[in-house]
Amino acid sequence: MAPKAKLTTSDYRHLLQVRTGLRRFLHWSEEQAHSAGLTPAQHQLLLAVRGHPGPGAPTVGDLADHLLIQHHGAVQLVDRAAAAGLVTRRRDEADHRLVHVVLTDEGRRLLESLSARHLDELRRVGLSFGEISAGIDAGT
Amino acid sequence: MAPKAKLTTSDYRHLLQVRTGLRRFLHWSEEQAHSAGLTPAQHQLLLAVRGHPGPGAPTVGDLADHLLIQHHGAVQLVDRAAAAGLVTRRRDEADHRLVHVVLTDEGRRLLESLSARHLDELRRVGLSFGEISAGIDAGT
DNA sequence: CGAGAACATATCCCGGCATGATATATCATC
DNA sequence: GATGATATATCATGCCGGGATATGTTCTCG
Repeated sequence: MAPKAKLTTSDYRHLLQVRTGLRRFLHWSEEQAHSAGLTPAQHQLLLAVRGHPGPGAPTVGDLADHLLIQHHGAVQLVDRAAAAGLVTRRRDEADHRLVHVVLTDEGRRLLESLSARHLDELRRVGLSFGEISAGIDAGT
Repeated sequence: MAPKAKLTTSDYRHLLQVRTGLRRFLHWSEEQAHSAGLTPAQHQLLLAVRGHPGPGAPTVGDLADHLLIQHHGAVQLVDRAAAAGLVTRRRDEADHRLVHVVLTDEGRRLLESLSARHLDELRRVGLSFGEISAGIDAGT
């Protein structure tokens, strides 16, 4: 895959514009999280717990996979979220190695408020995110 | 703006899917940066420098504005990038408060390589990012 | 011209987040 | 019941941003 042609200034401007768009959305989202009293990573954790497909609550490992971080990163994230009263741990009864993560009432309440705002915002910006995730999905 | 209706599980799944798409792209991008020997933030800094509109090189403040971080965050980012030999500082001759940030040859080379890969990847995933940035732009 | 406000950058300290390396506990298999 | 795989946890480290603050430069106004 040799470099096709020299990149032009307009190529760089285009890339920068893409990043600026993403950055603005993510920055807005981070502000929303902070103004709700939690960190952006905690917000993502709550969403990953609540949106987890399948019957039971996700395990720490499930969350690490979904958030694309290492197991021990997820452990610490759950630590901080638990300390903040957003989630609680629950040992699996069948397999004592597993730890399920469940939302507290507080966590559920804050996530609902944040999620409502995010759905509005996504509608507002036109919501072509779905296509993106589909496209990236397909390539994985 | 009262909360319209109770959020359904499918709402949360949708939000999670959006985030997963974004996360995958950003994660892929971070891996590219690391495999090029620089940090994701440094990559963004280089792009912001190279893609900066207008005649002259951007100042530290310009970069902070563009990257949506505080001035002193940008200072440290430039510090680390300069230590890594990616950029150099240049005092403005007219206004001695200003410091312009310019790419080194090494910085230019690495950015070109990364940018080529990113343009390919954006084409591959369908590139509806433009609409997003436009949409978010409009609302600002 | 000189004092003070406004501005741009820089420094110090700290917390959040993620990693690598490692440890501990629990299951699965033979 | 020993061995290896699995899941979670702990420790030390580094990047990245923020708050508070400092220093130097330019602007403004009397």
